[in-house]
Amino acid sequence: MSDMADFIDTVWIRPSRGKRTGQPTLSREQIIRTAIEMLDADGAAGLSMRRLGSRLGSGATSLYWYVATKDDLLELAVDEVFGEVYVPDPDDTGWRVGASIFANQMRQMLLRHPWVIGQLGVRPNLGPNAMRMGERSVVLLEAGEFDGMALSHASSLLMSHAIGSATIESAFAASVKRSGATVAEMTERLEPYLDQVAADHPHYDKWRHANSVMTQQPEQIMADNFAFGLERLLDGLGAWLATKSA
Amino acid sequence: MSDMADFIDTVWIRPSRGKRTGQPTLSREQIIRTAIEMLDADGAAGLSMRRLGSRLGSGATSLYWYVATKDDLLELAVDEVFGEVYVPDPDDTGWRVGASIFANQMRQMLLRHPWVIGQLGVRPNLGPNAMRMGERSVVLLEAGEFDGMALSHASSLLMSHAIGSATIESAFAASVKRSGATVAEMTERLEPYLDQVAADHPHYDKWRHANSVMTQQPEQIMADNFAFGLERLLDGLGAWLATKSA
DNA sequence: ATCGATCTCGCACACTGTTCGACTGCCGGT
DNA sequence: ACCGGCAGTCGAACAGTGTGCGAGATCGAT
Repeated sequence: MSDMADFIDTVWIRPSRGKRTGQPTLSREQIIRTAIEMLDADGAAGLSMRRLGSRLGSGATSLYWYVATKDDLLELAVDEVFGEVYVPDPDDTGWRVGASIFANQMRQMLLRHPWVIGQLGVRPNLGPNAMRMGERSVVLLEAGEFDGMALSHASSLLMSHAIGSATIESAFAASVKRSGATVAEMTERLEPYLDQVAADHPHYDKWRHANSVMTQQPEQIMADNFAFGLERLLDGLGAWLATKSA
Repeated sequence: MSDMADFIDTVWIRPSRGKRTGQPTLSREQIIRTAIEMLDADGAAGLSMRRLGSRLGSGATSLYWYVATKDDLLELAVDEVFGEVYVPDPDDTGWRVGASIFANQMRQMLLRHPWVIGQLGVRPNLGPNAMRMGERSVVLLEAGEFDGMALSHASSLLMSHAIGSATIESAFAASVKRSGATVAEMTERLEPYLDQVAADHPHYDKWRHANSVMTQQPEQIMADNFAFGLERLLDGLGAWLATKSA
């Protein structure tokens, strides 16, 4: 078991030290919760052990009693927010509506906690909440008669769409937030640069036209973008099911 | 170095040490190139201005003449690798095959440079290569009769799939790389933990079964996973085009 | 010979994650 | 009542980070 820890470096297989009888002032849960608060507020760069410690009224190094490493803390935080993703029961919704709700839940979670996106590619997510989510998505798609490889491929496709879309959306949102300006101001300031780009790329006008509408309703347009892709993708999955059973 | 010049003052030393030929010893392009090399080798955490400087035979702060900030350097590096993405001309391939090639190119670029994934959500990509890629994908989809919002939605859908899939794949690849073991060894070491998880989640066996095959052919399975999703997605886009024109 | 512009870089600052050993207060056992 | 040990906290210290600043080097042009 401990050699396993040497091979796969992940929090979930290491024993937690936090359980005891008295009343310690800190707890792993509390640390994770406030870490998530700070990550939501300031992004991954805004979380330091010292800041987190003093936010909790403790010395920075006290945290290391509950958490082996900052990386572990991040892994724990990621799994914690995976717990926010609700995956419906196919008996309630059918596979297609359920899959749509699942993908939307995942997207919304990622937009609530944009720092998660930067963590997803770093290591596999084997935490209990991520596992639960994976299983429930499998249950969902089994109801749609997916099986074998297609089952895991379809599940992966839904997550990929949520992750990819949220990544793109979050890139835009982050630049708006960092600029400190409103969306309108930012796109306006970007205008001259885009003019210059458009001069070199004649076909770019169409894409730009679509984007310029974003000045007024960015959230709506991004939601539409996600929904459009999701519908095409579910159509494709449905069509595949149809030809398979034929 | 300069004390050596003081001691042995010969013509033979001076020109060799004096890199001065009217050209500066550093250049933005060179900095970006070696930064990408280091990022590919050690990931985002492995790049520091000091290490990059000494790799280039320069002081760390010399880099700041060419690059305002480390963040800027990362932005430049990201756009540089966007230049590796080849987007076909629809006259050569038709929109569907072209879109498939585009998505595959994007995926392969992201797998070659996994650190890019962690950068994508941080800020929008407005560099020249990213712009060129965006325009060429628009040209591609216009050939398929996409227009207006659907045009940008479809383009975004292709990129989302590549980004999302590459994120998931890269998570797995990163853990293999960090463990230092082979894929077989790693999945084997993971087995007991997954057994424990499967006990709590009855439906998980199916997903696990699919993953266990990964022990032998992980690259192939991940490629299949991407290709399956891409085909479903293109089917969905094709179907949408059909109903639109009807 | 002198002046700017271009370029390089050592030093310093504030900050990071993490280790180590010292410290407290509480527990059960004697 | 004592005491050993343990759960928990923390200050100091180390090696490393990004970057501002200003001093210097080297150049072509005057």
